[in-house]
Amino acid sequence: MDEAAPQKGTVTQRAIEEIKAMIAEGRLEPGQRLPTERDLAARLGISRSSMREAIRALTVMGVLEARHGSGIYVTALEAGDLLETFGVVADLSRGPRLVELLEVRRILESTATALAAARITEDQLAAVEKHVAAMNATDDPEEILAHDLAFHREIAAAAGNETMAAILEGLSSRTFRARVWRGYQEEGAFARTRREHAAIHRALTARDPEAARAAAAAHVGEVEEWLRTQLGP
Amino acid sequence: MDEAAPQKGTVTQRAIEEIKAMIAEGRLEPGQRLPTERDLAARLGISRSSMREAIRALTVMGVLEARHGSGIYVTALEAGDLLETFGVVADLSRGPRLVELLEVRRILESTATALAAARITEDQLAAVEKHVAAMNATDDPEEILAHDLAFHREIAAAAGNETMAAILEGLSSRTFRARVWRGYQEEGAFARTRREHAAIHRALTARDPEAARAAAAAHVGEVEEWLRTQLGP
DNA sequence: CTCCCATAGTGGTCGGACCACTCTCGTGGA
DNA sequence: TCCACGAGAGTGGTCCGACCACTATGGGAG
Repeated sequence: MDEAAPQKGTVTQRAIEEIKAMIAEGRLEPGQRLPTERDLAARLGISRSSMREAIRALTVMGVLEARHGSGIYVTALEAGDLLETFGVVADLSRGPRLVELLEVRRILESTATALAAARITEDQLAAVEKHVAAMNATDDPEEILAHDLAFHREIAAAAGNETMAAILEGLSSRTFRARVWRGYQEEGAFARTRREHAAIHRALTARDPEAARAAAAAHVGEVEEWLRTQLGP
Repeated sequence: MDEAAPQKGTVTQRAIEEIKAMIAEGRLEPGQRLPTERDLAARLGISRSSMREAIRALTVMGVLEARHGSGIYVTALEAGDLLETFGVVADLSRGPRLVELLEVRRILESTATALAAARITEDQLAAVEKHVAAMNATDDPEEILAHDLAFHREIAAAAGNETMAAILEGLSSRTFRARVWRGYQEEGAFARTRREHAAIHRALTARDPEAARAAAAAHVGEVEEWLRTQLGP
């Protein structure tokens, strides 16, 4: 009588569920160190290879973190850890799904910006302002892209919802945005982006949530609309 | 002169990036079959074990699918495949992050319901209606939960954005909702839920997006508010 | 022509070996 | 007494080779 669960799915799958359950039930706390791979494998009666695959799976999910020579640890289980893989969705999506992704981003980003308008601190506002200025001061696409990302990241953080910020981070992953911009920038997009960022910044400064929502929605919607036409006939 | 990339990170990590790149660049199409594990390992000059870990990682990301005895295939790369892991976030989140998660859900769900009001077909409306009726006809918590999930799933599908539907699916994962409901149901939540579902259904029938948005936001906000009080002092 | 099953090929699992890295603890010197 | 440092034990990372479980295919029996 080893276990009540004889076999369902692969042994690796079982191991994954097992560890996930340990965390969900609180038997493993965030930051805590797990037993060694060898121990865990022996404990579940599986080989170390299979256990390693399970650990790898949980690692990419952002649940575990393996430190070479030290041990395996549970991550802080914060939104950022768990939603890191979200970026691959954006990186591997194409065609109509890109538009869907932007639609989701538009919904979240506009709400986040509205929340930010109500909650943003002076320091955060200054940081936003800095990125606006930096973006206006250069013509290097690389640098513009970087400040564009930072601009939105700062606002998402000011909204006060880490989970939403992490999702938006994934939806704005570097390679994703770079891909979209490649063709978009040819139509005076830089100037337009600067104008729209300025509008968002004004709304934030005025602490006007509705204006901020509208400005952000328009900003993302602009790209979304352009992308939609690119897919048409 | 094997490769230009000598070593960065673990070999497994390299393999993951390699395969991801193959897909991103279109060298691997959705549904296509990959070379065997042994081939891939030899091709990248790594062991089969490491290659298996890489494949496992991409499998949990929803990018690859391994069929025992047959081969490894690229998934359809649809939103559902890629966002399956999203559910673990909901399952492993606790405390304040649960509220954040519900806030995100409220934002997306209300918008999805509004979109559904404008786009829903007669057949879809009938399906929604069926779940409302079924939910009113039973008092078994299990069954109620199932129809509750199906109700929202149907609406999300009617909104016409698969990506959003997949995210909402993750945010409403069974274990997640079960956990929240456990304490919530004691306060006449069933009756309230039925009332709110009825309101949403009415708005859908009337094809009234704004009413639908408000009803859905209130519905999710109700639970959100309750959860918030549970964490208070 | 159809059906079935032997078989080759695939992913899944195992055990062991060795390497690369980290951390600790005891030793030696200052 | 205290500190620096180095050897060692312990950990994850990688590799190998073998075998098992399952699938698909094609050729032979009916």
